[in-house]
Amino acid sequence: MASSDPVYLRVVADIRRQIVDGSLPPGAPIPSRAQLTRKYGVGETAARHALRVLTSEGLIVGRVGSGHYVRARPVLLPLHRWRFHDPYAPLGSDITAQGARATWERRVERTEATPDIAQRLRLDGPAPVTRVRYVFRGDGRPVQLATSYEPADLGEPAAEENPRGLIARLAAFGVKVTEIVEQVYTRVPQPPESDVLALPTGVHVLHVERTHWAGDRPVETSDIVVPGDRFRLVYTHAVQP
Amino acid sequence: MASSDPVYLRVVADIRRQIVDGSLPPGAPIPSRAQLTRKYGVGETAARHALRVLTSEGLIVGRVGSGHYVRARPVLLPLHRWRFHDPYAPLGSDITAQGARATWERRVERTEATPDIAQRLRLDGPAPVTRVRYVFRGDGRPVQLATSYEPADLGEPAAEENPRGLIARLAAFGVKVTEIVEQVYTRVPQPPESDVLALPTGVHVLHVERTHWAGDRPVETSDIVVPGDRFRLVYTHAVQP
DNA sequence: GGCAGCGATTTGGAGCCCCAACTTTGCGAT
DNA sequence: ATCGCAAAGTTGGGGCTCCAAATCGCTGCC
Repeated sequence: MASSDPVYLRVVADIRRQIVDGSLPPGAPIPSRAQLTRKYGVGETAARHALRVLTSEGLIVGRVGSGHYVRARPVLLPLHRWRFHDPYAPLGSDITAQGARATWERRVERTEATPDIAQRLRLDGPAPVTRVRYVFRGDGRPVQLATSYEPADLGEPAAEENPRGLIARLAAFGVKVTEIVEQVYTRVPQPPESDVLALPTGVHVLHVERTHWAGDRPVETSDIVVPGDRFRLVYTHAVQP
Repeated sequence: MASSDPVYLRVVADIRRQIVDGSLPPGAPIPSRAQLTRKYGVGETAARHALRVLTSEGLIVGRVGSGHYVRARPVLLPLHRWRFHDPYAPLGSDITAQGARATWERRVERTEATPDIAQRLRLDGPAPVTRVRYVFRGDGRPVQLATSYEPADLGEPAAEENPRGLIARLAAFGVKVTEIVEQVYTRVPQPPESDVLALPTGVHVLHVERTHWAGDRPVETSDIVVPGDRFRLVYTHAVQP
C-alpha cells in the first residue's frame, strides 16, 4: 500500500483490515462520512467513495439515517449438492437438514434446444427438448434456481417426480447414467435472477453446469444458480481403496 | 424497473441488458461519460456512477484516455479439481491439459493451529500443525492459491512431493483416507490474494474448503482460492451402479 | 415517570467543477 | 508519403454543494 495510492483506497484498506482481523466485529458501526473526513483528513468525496467500495464488497451495510455497520458474517448454509443426485434422499432434504422448511416449484416446458444447449447435449441442430425450471425455497425465501434440459424423446417427467426420477426414467429406456460432470464458476446475476433470489447489489452467484452422461452420450444438462456468499455447495467424494 | 428508481440504475440496467443479450459484444465501446449525459439526459455524477457499477460488476473495463469497453468474455479454463486428488496424474496436469505451462511453488511452515483450523481438524487447543502454501501458475500467471494444514505429527512433506503424497504418507502411519469433503462458496478477495492473483476490482473468488477424512477423523484441511470468473472447477463423479 | 415531538445526524441520490495522465486523431511540415 | 506533434477527448481522483428520507437522541410537556 504505497503512499501514492489514491486516498480513498487508504481509507478502504484501513477499515477492511479492521474488519477482517476482527477488531471491528459484525454489527460494529463505521465512522460516518463527516467523521471519516476528519479522521483521515480526506474530502467528503473520498470518504463516501470508500464507504461505497466497502459496501459493494459486501463488508458493510448502510442504513439511511443511522450509519454504516459491519455486515453480519453471512450464514453460510451448506447445500449438499450431492443430495440432489442421491437416489435415496428426497428433493430439498439439504435445505430441511438446516432446520428450514423446504418447498419447491417447477415449470415443465417443451421447447427447441438453443445452440448452446444443443451443443451441451450433443444434439445436431434445434431438436426438441424438455425444459424444467425449478425454484427451491427454504422457509419461503428462494435459495436456488435450476433449469434442466433433456431430449424430449425421453418422455415427460411425472408431476410429483423428483429430479432423481431422471435416472429411473432413463433406466426404462435402457439408458444407464454412468457419470455426472459439473462445472462451477462465479458470475454476475442476470436480471431475472437478482429479482427472484432477492440479491443485493455486489453479490455474485455460483453457477453450476451439470451434465449427466450415459456412456459417452449426455442425456441431461442443467444450470443451477445459487447466491454465492450465502450458501456453500458441499461435495463429498468417497476415496476408492 | 420502476420509473422512480435512481436514474443511474436506469443507465446501468439499459447497458447491462445490451451486454447480456449480446447487442454489445465483447470489446464494443461503451459511450463516454459526456455521451451518456447527453444520451440519457442525466448529470455527470449519475453517468460515472453507472460506469463504476458496471465496472465493479466486471461487465466492462475502463482504459484511461481511451474509453470503457465490454469486457472480453473471460476465458473459462476448466480446472479439474479431481486431478488434484488423482494419484496417477502429476500436480498441475489440469493446467497443462489447457496447453499452458504449469509451474508451482510452495512454502512449508510449522506453526500453531488457529482456533478455526483446530476446529476443522478436530484438534483440542493450539496443537502444532504443518502449513503448506502453494501458488500454482499457468504460463507464469498465477491461477490458484492453496493453503494446506495437517497435524504436525504426520511428518514433513518431502521437497518435491505432490499433494497426493499425503495419502501415501498417511498410509505409512496406518491411516487410510476414505473420504474427501469440499465446501465451495464465493467471497471477496482479501488483500494478499488480489495482489498475488492480479485480480481487477469487482472480481470475486471461489473458495474451496477441503478436508481429507480417515474414517471419522479429519487428517488434512486446505483452502483453495481461484479467480471465480476466469476458471471453472470441474467435478467428475462416477455413478455407482 | 412516561411519552410525544422536534431538531440534529446520517445515508444516498444528484449536480457541477477542476485536474493529471493517458490515448487517439488529425493536421501540418518535411 | 510519412513522420512528429499538438489538440481534443477520455478516464479516474478529488472537491464542494444541495436535498429528501430516515433515524436517533434529547428536551420539555403532561
